[in-house]
Amino acid sequence: MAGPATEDLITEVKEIFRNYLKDKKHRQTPERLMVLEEIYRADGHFDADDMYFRMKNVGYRVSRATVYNTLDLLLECGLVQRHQFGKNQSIYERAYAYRQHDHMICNKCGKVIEFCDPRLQEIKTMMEKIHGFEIDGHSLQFYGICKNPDECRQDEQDVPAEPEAESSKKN
Amino acid sequence: MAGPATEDLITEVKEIFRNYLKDKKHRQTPERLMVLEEIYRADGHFDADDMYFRMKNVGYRVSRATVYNTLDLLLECGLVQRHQFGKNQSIYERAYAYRQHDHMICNKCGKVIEFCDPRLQEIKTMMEKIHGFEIDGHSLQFYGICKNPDECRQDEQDVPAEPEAESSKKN
DNA sequence: CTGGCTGCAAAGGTTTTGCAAAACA
DNA sequence: TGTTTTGCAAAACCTTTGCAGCCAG
Repeated sequence: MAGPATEDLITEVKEIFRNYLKDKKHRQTPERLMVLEEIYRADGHFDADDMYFRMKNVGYRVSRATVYNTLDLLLECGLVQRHQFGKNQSIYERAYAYRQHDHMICNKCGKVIEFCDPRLQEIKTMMEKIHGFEIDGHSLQFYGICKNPDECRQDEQDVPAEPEAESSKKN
Repeated sequence: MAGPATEDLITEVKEIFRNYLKDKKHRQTPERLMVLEEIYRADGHFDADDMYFRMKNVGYRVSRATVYNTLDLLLECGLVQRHQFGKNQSIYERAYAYRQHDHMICNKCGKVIEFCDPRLQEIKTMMEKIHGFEIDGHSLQFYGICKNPDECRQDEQDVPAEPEAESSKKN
């Protein structure tokens, strides 16, 4: 992680988003800008429902529909990236002014480590050439067991240690 | 793709599955073996519902629950692999006697190309070392536009050309 | 026999959709 | 003012679960 964004960065991404909306003739609603702001203010990985409740906790009343709508727009303009970490659920994270990276996920505790390797870019370039494909994105995850000796390396204890902590979600 | 499996291969994977079931003290039911057979007989990528209807078309009455159950077992013993191609749905394919590969997916027509590059293994090994992670699997997809000039390269036609053909699914 | 497995249907969790009201341009 | 966007709730979609009956071991 890189920690929450600075006020400057937040101003910057909002500006980018506004330009994008104007360009695509989409409306510039407070809900859309608030979702973007909250993403960059908080940092880290989140799912759509996380964002829904985060907005509520910040005192902002939005619907899930708007959250999904906005996330789609942010994906389209490249301010947000979408991942799937093995579950049938989309995970998002901010993408602007943040180094390109991939993810390594612990199957026991759910911890996510970010990494980057230039060789992936080489693979991508070669595959584009070989197959005449025009690649505009990728998704790479490694799955395994992290080095946490207490929870994850207790060799075949039967306790599966449910990944991820619960947040205070309610409808 | 490699085409459907030979009878010999089907016999072989069934034997592997039987041994696995015996070893894990799971029962060797006709449903489980039929699902495995159908996977190797047909080849290609499929989702759980595809398999449910394929079984029905072959005249075999199974439930979705059994399909999911069996796919989990086949994943555990390595005869099947699971992927997610950008949608919130699991896609499966056979994994035995089939080269290790990753996928390149066309965002327009949904076509899936398989590829393999040894550099990925190098990345994996390095990340294991650097982060003390014990990696036991990965997932790599490239997304983009394939070279199909009719459907996919008609530069910004508005027709999004719904990926994937529909099969005759009903309950 | 007997506990694991099955089919069926209902429940669960995530995402999408329909619609009237609100609000951007 | 005209449409897009919104909130809400219902629907859709994929997957899991509960349960009575079945069957492999």
